[in-house]
Amino acid sequence: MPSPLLHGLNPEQLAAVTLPHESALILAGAGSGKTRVLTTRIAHLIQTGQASPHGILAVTFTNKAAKEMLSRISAMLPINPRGMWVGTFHGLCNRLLRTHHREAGLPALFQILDHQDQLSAIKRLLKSLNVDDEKYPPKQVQFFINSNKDQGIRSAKVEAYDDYTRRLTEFYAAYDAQCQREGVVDFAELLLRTYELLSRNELLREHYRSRFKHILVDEFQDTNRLQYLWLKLLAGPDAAVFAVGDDDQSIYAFRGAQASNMQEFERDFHVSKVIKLEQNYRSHGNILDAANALISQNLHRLGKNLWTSEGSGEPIRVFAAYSDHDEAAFIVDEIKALRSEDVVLSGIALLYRSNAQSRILEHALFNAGLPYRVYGGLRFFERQEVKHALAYLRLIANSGDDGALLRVINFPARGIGARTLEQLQTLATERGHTLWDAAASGLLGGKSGSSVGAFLQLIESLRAACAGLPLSEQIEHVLVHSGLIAHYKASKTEAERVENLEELVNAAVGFVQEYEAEPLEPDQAAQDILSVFLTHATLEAGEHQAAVGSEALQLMTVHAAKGLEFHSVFLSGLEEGLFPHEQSKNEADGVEEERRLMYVALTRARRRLYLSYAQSRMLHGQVRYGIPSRFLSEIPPALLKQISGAQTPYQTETPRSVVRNSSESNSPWHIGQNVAHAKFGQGVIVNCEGSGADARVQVNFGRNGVKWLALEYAKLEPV
DNA sequence: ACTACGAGACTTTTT
DNA sequence: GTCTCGTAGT
Repeated sequence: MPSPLLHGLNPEQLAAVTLPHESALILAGAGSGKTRVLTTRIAHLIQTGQASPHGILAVTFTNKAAKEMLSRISAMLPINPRGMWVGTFHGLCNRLLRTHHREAGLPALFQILDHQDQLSAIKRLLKSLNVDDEKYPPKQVQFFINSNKDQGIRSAKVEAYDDYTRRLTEFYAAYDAQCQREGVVDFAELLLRTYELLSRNELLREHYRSRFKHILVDEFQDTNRLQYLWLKLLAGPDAAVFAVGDDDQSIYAFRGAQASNMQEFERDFHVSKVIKLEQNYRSHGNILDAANALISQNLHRLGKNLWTSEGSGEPIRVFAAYSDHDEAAFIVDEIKALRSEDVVLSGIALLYRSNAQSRILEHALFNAGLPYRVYGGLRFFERQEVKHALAYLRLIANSGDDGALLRVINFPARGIGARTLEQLQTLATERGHTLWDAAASGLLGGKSGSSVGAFLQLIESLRAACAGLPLSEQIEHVLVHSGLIAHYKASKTEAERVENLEELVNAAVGFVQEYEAEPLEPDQAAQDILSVFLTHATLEAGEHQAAVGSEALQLMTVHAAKGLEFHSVFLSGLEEGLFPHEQSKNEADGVEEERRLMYVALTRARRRLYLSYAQSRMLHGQVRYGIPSRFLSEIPPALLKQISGAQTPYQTETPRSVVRNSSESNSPWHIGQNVAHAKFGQGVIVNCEGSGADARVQVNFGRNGVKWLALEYAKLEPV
C-alpha cells in the first residue's frame, strides 16, 4: 500500500527513500530533488515505524539547510519534529558540549570564537610570545591551526619535519592552552572536542550510538576529514548512515572539504549500492548538456549525467565584450529585454567568480535604475559595534574571556592605554592568569590600577544589574551603562551604528520569542538565556545566501549561488585568470575545482543562460587584457549562440555623463530633490547644511532610514 | 588618544 | 580601484 508521502517520486528517488536499514550513498545531481529525498526518507522512516523521531540525527552544513529540512518534515508529518536532532555539525557539537561540558573539560558558559575572534586571539598570542609576525603572519598561523584541527590532529600529533613547522606547532599548542585558560572554543574545536569526548568516554559514546540508529548527512561532499571521523565514531555498528552528496558540486576543498570521503564512505560503511539521482527538474536540455560536457573534462569523478524530460530550450548565449564596461552595459540591456518579457527581476541572477567583480555591474545597474541586491559582505553579528556589545555580554557571562575584555576595556575610551595593557598582559602571563584575574589581583598600581579597577567594577555592576532581567533588557542596560550607545550617538558619522545596536535589542526580543515558543529537551532547558543568545550570535551570524521576496536582481558569487536556482542567469567575467582564477592554477586539482564551480554556475539556470567575457578589464587598478576562459571551449559549440562581436565598443552610458549632469546646474541639490545612493537606494533630500567641501544633506531613504551624507563622498545621483 | 597617511594586498566562505 | 592595517604625527 503506497503511502501518499511517496507519491510522485521517480524510481531512483523512491528507491533511495525506501532503502532498508543499511548505510547508503546517494549521488544527487544538481536539481535532482535531493532535499526532497532526504526529508521524505525521514518522514517515511517515522511513518512506517522504522524509527522514532528520537532516533534520528540529520546533519547539514548551514543553518538555512537545517531549518528548511525541519520545516519540510513538519509539513509532511503531523508530528512534532523536536525529538529529532537536525542541525549543523557545529550546532550539534555545541549542543553535546553544553550538555557534557564537564566531561569535555569546558566551563558551563564557554563561548565560541568566530573567525575574526580567533584571528585576534592568535595575534594576541603571538605578541605575548614576542613572535615576529613578519615571519609568522597571524593568518598563516590561523590556517595552520585550523587545517590541523580539521583533520583531527592535535598539536602533539603534528608531524613537523622542519623548524618552521615545529614553531607553528608550538603556537598551535600555546593557542589551545590560551583558549582553555579563557574558556573559549573556536569552530573547529567544537568538532574536535566532541570527537575526543566521544572517543574517550565509552559511556557517552554508547549512549548516543544506541540512540541514533539513523544518521542522515546532507552535502556529504563538503565534509572534511574530522567531520567524516566524527560520523564514523558516532555511527554504531547497527546504525544506518544515509549520505547524500554530489562530487561534481564539491567547491569547498579550499577550506578542507574532501569529496574523497564519498569513496571512503562506500568502503568503510559497506555500501552495497550507490543510488544516482540524475533526472533534473530544473533546467532545459541545452543547459544540462553544456554542464555535462563541461564536467566530463574532470578526471576522478564518481560519474553521473544529468538529463531532463523537458525540451532542449534556448541556446546558451555568449557575449564577447570589448571591455568590462561593455559587458555590464550588455547585461543591463538584456535584463531590460527580459523584464519586458515579464521575467521577474528576482528570478534573474548575476553571478561572478569573485566579489570584486560586482562593483562594475552594480554601477551599470544603478545608472539604469534597475533594483538589485548584492549578497555577501559583513553580516549583522560581525559588525564592530555589535561585536563590542556582545563582548560586554561575554564578559558578563565569562570574565575569563580575554578577547572580549581587550575589545572593550578601553572602548569607549576610559584612559586605559597600550602601556597599561602591556603591564596587565605581563602580569597575567607571569602568573598564568586571565587578564581579568590579573586586573583583579590589585598588583597594578597607581593611576592605571585605579582605572582598570573602575572597569572591573563597571562589569561587575553590569553583571549584577542584569541578573534576572529579560534578555533584551539586559542588552539595553549594557548598551546604556557601558557608554556604547552614548559613544556612537556623539559621533556624527556613525548614526548607523546606533541603529544596529538598537537592532541588536530587537534581535534579542525576536530570539527570546522563538526560543520560548519551542519546547526544549531537558538537556537544553537549564541554560542561561544570555549564553544561548551569544552562542546563537556566533553560530548563526546570518546567511549570505539570498532570501526570496524583494523584487530585485540577485548579485552574488557562484559559491553563494550553490543550492539556488533562477529563471535566467548571467555569468560574467569568463576569462582565463579570473575564472578559472589565476591562483587556482598553482594548486593541486585547482582547475578541477574551478570547473566544478563553473558546473555549479551553469546548473543554476532554469531557462536562460548568458555567458560573457571582456577583452579588457580593470583589475587591481590596472587594465588587463584577458583571453576567453577555457571553460567556454569545453561547451559544445552547437549549444552556444554568439551574440555580436567585440570589434566595436558596445554603446555605454558612461558614468561621466551622469556626473556632468549634476555639475552643470549650479545647485542640483535642494530640499525635495529625489536622489539615489549606491547603498541606500532611492531617497529624497529633506535637509541641507554647509557648503563646498563641507556640504551635507539629509536624505530620507524610506525603508533604509534617514541619513546625513557628505556630498563630497556620498556620490549621490539625482533622479 | 585620535587622525591621517602610505604601504600592501587582493578567490571562493559556513560554522 | 579600494580596503585594511600599522605607524607617525598632533
